Amino acid sequence: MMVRLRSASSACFSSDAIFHKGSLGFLRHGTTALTTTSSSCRVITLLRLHSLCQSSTCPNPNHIPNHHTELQQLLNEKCKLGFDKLDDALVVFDKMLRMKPLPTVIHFTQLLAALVKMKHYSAAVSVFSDMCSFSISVNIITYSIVINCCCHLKRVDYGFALLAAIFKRGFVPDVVTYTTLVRGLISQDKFLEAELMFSYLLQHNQIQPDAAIFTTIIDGLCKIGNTSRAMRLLRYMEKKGCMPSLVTYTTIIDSLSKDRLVDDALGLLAEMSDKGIQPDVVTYSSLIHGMCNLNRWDDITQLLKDMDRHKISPNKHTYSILVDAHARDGKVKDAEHFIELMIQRGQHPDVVTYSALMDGYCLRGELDKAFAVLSTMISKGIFPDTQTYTILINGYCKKMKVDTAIHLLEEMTLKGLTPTVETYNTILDGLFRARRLNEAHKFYKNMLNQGVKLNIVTCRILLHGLCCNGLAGEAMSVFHDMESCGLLPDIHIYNILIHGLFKDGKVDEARNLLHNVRLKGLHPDFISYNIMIQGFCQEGLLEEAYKILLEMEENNCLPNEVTYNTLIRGCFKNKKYDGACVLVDEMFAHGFKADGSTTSMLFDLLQSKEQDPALLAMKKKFMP
DNA sequence: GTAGGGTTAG
Repeated sequence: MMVRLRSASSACFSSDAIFHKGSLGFLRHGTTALTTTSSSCRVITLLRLHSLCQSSTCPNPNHIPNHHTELQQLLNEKCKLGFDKLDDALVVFDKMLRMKPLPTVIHFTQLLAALVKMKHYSAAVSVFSDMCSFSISVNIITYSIVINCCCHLKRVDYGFALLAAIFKRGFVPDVVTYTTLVRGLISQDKFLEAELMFSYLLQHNQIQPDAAIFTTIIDGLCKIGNTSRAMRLLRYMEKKGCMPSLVTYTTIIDSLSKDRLVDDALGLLAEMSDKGIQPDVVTYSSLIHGMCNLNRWDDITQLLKDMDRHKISPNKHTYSILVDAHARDGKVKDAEHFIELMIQRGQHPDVVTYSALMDGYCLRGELDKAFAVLSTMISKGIFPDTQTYTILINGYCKKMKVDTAIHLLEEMTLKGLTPTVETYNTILDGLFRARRLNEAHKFYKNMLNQGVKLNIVTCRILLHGLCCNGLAGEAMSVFHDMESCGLLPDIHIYNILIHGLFKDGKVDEARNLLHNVRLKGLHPDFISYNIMIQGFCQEGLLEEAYKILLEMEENNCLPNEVTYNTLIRGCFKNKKYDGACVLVDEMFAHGFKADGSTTSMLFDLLQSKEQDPALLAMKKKFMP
């Protein structure tokens, strides 16, 4: 029955190639003992050693079943809840291998399911690999579980290799197997491939699509930012007689909420309720999250009341969303209150909850309190992660305390946390803001040496840092280097450079760059236009500033409050009071207001003794 | 009868 995978000849598409010829790289992350495995027997030995070395206490004897019935009972429970420790699961596996007769494929598969529940994906793959070497028969469910593990380990390619093995052995993949692979592709940002695969399967009647596979594609559409297509697919599945589930609705509600379309999300909530599908804590958490982003506090209160009425308790996620929203809005006391409340209600705050609170203190510049949150976390046995440190590092950088930030970077590294490009970017930005140019330069070089994968934000920080320090010329040469390295600059990058060039009085170069933006097929945004207007006003080139205003209107990029204020201040500065009057009227007509600096300039002018007729006319207008 | 896939937070 069992075909030994070892004998498979087509190396690149066989499980053999995956598990026995040294492609075990991805297994190393989870199970540290499995580093140089070359044969399955060694895996088992190492697993045993691993469990002996790792457990400080002996595994609970209750977890080591002696009979099949005992095993069955244990696995029925563990496949749903997971084992307490990885070692407990491995000891059970070891025991199972020595039972006579061997437990059935169902039991082994339940053990794999338990490992998945515990998120020990690489351990599950090793166990599967050992099952194969011990000639334990596996079936399509076992394969689907292992494919799922590969996908979680970001090795969807191995997932497909297993699909090939499934075909080779004459098994028939089902809709679950395919859903797993489709999800794997999506999680690797390969939505197009996922969609192609899905439509192929439909066209060739390979699967009877169910709500889960539709939801997976809908989720993919949402993740690429195409919520409207997701919505259309929801309608399509209904038309095809496949009833959308709670998860389908929740996926779209979440995406609409993220797109700030919370009212549409509420509409969908009403629709699902009408159809008898009751929302759950995830649905409500998504909606609350959307409302938080819009500071619609009354709606949040209403949603919490609705949850209470429907006997749906907020969970860790819901509370973390609330803590984050309040903290970001500066309401750290309310954030603290929610943490107390969740503890009272038996929901334990975790690293995400505390990091959100810490971020709130950082935003208020209360670094001592932010640091105290770090201590609280640690005292509660919650370990700060890379993101926690990055938030704190950002807090110190914004306060110009770059040395402390660098110290924290070292501390996190010592704790075995790997800083991300975001962490490095934060410090690079901090050094530039503190005008420590030489160190910024060194730090950047260090990032390159360390092999940090730079992103577009790094480029923005670098160019912004140079421009802000009067080095627009150098920024331009760095920019040209980046372009020749194949980096595709976005409008944000151009805005930074145009601003920098104006700041250094390089008006022609700024004009040229805006011209390049258009040549590249990029569209100048509000910020580009506002920068140009500000630049021309500064140089006394009011005519050109006006031209930009017209161009904005032509390009359907309607001037906003900042545009008008900038232009009005430009008029004031250049004593074009009649022009200013026209613009002020126009601005009010659009419902915009004069901002702080415009108002104070206007106030100064009204106080002045200047006798310009246009200024006198303007005075009359504002002080009749 | 007993095992697998789809949704949420910094």
